[in-house]
Amino acid sequence: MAANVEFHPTIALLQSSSLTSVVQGELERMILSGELAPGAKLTEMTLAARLGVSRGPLRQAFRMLDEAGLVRTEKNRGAFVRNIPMDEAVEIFDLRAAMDELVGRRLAEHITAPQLKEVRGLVEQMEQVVKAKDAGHYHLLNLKFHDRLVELAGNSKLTAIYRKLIKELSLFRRLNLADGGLLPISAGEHRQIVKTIASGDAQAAGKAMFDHVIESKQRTIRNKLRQQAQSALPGPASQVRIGEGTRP
Amino acid sequence: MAANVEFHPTIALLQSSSLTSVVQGELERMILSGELAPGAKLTEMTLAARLGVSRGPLRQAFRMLDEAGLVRTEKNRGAFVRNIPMDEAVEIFDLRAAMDELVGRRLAEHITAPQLKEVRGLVEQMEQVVKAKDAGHYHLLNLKFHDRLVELAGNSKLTAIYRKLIKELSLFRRLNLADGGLLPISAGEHRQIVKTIASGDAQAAGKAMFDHVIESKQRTIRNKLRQQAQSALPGPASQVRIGEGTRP
DNA sequence: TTCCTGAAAATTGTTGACAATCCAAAAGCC
DNA sequence: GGCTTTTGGATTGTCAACAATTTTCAGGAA
Repeated sequence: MAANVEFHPTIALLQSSSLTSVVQGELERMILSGELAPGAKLTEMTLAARLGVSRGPLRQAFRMLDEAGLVRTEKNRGAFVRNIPMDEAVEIFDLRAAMDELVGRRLAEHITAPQLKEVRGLVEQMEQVVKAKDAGHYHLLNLKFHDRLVELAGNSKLTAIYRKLIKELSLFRRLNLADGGLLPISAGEHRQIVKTIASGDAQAAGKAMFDHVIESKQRTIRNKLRQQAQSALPGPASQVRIGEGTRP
Repeated sequence: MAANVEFHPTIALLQSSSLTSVVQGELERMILSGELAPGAKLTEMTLAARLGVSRGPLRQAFRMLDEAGLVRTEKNRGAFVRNIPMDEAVEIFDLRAAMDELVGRRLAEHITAPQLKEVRGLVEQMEQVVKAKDAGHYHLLNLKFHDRLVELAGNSKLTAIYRKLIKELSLFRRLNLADGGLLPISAGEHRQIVKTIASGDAQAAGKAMFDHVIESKQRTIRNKLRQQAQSALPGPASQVRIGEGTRP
């Protein structure tokens, strides 16, 4: 057997994934990091040169990202980083709420002691960060907390779709880092969620998670509206959004 | 403006969708209809010749279908119609249950009189078909009933993901047409669902839909297990599944 | 100036060709 | 005979060239 073959990471990578996969991952990273902003045009030649590949693999990656909801392709016009409108963000939040409700129920029924301990650790970390008023760090921990809960629910399909939705949401205009004043509220809800999960009451845990996501939705929407109003006042020239093609 | 241009269907189709989109749709149709069975290998040259296109668009379609979960691609080995294992089917059912629960709640709160009438019409159609013991027709109506309910819930993201899940589920071993004896039970649950929706009780409607999907899951699983046991007895040579590559 | 017209440039859609990899059957070895 | 090795064919991965479409921009008329 071939059991004594040494595994070098880069070699393993090149053997498992084709150029398309690498390009797909790299584009995804660039989009989620904001390096490629929503609405930006993805010109094939430019990106191909930048990534050092030909247009073939790039076009395949575009199609995958289109199906994943991160990119929008128009015939004969090319690919653009998708811009999630408010309506769709609301829909995603509502859907997430239902999924997280399922997560809460499942965890209340099946979570183990060490897992509970781990989750409590995350909550405590967040409470530390709240005291330091580090909104950026809080945002990362918040993502990790929810991602871990979903993962612990033990439904891999649910986890996969949940992560897709989170990625799409991150395109919703710079995922408004909630302003400092709201952090303690969010953190308190997290503690409450873990408490109900630990209690074993499936219905209560589900409701706690559902409500948390809905309130998170409302906080985000409010933030966004305020943000838009703010950027609409200063100059009267910013009424038309750039980077979005006009369609008849 | 170009408002006086006559719209010919095929012309409009060719203008809106590229070859990749057409190929993607055609492959999807072939897969969902069973013309391309789960586990079947999708050889590029063969399909390209059959569809009258070159390998480029085909490969892009493969990537889209991979991301959509209908196809699995392995580096240097090609693309295969995906074979949904039992575990994953269970996960999809559970996820669907949570989504349908949301649908039930929403409908109980927002459904209109004409929509309710339409849905009642579908239930009555199904009850007619149950009397005729036409399991195939019932299956189609069942799909339409649930699809319409999701659509009426008014969350387009939810609708899109729901439909993706249904497509994946249809790859789960010939979506066992429930045997005739179970049809009346399913139909009765449908009537109950519509009743709770009409009552306006969001919690009850959600629970009715959730429970219905869970029971549908259990019926499907039982059916599948019986089916497997049945096909395992006759000949001792059918223990290894064909069409699934062995992986180390 | 503003609007239309039309040709040039840039970009995307598609194809065919070449290189790399995998698979299966034949040959060689114990 | 049974097992490894080799070799030929088939298939996929990548690329570069050609065709079709869109976009841009200069020129001219109202």
